[in-house]
Amino acid sequence: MNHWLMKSEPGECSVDDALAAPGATVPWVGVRNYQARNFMRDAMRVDDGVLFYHSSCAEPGIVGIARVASSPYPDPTQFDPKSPYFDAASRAEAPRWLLVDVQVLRKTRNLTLPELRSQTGLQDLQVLRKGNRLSITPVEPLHWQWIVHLLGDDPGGRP
DNA sequence: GCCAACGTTGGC
DNA sequence: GCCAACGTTGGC
Repeated sequence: MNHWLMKSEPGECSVDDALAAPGATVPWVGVRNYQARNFMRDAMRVDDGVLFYHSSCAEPGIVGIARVASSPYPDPTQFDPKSPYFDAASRAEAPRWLLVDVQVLRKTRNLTLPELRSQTGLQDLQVLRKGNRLSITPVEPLHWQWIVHLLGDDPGGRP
């Protein structure tokens, strides 16, 4: 099983928004970066672990544990002219952008960026690297364990 | 709002 | 294929 960190802007889809969705599951729409797309298209498997991360907000950090809940399929927003994610160059018979569904398993406290950076065991976590802008990054098993352990003692917002 | 870092575009 | 210009991301 692989593990991932996936960024979402809480103004777009917060962990609470995801929890409120049917089955606590949301389609990960709007990824328009090839490297991130390739992770979803080629490397993710159902039941892979996901760290739900809030970005571009007052307190960026990990706010939930989730799982990959579907195989890859075309991102419908690429075909919607009214969507900010519309891609006029993408054809229905050869969709450019694929996504997976993500199911939140539990909300956690906000494990903030400064706290993540303070951890000796997380020095090489990809999302902490300077200049990192990728919205989806792989998480090494040891990093995953470290983070889950950090979150383990802490009550989340909801089971 | 600033700005570093990175990705994409397009002329050549 | 190179690379300058431009656009975007995202923390601060």
